[in-house]
Amino acid sequence: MKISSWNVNSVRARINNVIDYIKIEKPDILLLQEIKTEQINFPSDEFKKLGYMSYVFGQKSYNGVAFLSKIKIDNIKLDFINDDLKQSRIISGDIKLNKKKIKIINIYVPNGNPITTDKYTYKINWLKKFLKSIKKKLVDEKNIVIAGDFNIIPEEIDVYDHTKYMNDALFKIEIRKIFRELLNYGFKDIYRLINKTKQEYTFWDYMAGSWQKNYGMRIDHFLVSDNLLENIKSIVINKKPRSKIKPSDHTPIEIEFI
DNA sequence: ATGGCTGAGCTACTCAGA
Repeated sequence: MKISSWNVNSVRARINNVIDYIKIEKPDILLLQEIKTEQINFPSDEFKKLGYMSYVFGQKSYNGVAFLSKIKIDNIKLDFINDDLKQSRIISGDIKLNKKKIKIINIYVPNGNPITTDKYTYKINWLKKFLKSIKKKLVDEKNIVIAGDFNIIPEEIDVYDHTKYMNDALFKIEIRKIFRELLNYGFKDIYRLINKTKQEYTFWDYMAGSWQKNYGMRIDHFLVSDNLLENIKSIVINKKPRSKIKPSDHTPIEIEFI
């Protein structure tokens, strides 16, 4: 089973790119972030034509997450945390892989910049609430996949020039510590588990030729609970969609389960 | 090089993104 995660930076502006991607890569499930639209304007019909069901947690203009899936996703939840600002940032659901029931949690973590504003405290509080909910879930669910746009650069290797990001909400030590704490609950950052020293990115700014210069960062992740490690076949950052016309600033990350 | 690029929205500019 192939599961992809992609921050598309508006599903409607990106519709042709997303359709092309689905036709080529044929993921069983595609996790989308930053769809930037309400459910009523989500292009579900277009995806239905390709054989995908849409599960949408939308919001006008900003944020928004969704699953596109060839298989049925059960127990869809939009209230994984109680978000003070009522932003649409988490959608979760359950799938079956062989005989295992797996909970998939699709997240779009707040950016948090600039760090002197309430945007940063919102990010910190959001992450703390998220960790609390995950801890609670782990009491009776052992098979969990958390994927999406974390807006966290885990380590120095994960950004083109870490010295520029010391006081950035994506790389501040306080934020990275929360990421490590989440891993300590019993998850692995699968890309880094499999690629110990490889330097690849999932995001490149639109500005100042960042893509051409490979000034990127790895902020989109698949965290998989230790119980499921035996089921992982491969993980790939697929850079092709970032090179297309009218691209998202993020590129998909793809995991394959046995 | 605190510039520059992209999308959404009560179309002209502001906000948000990372």
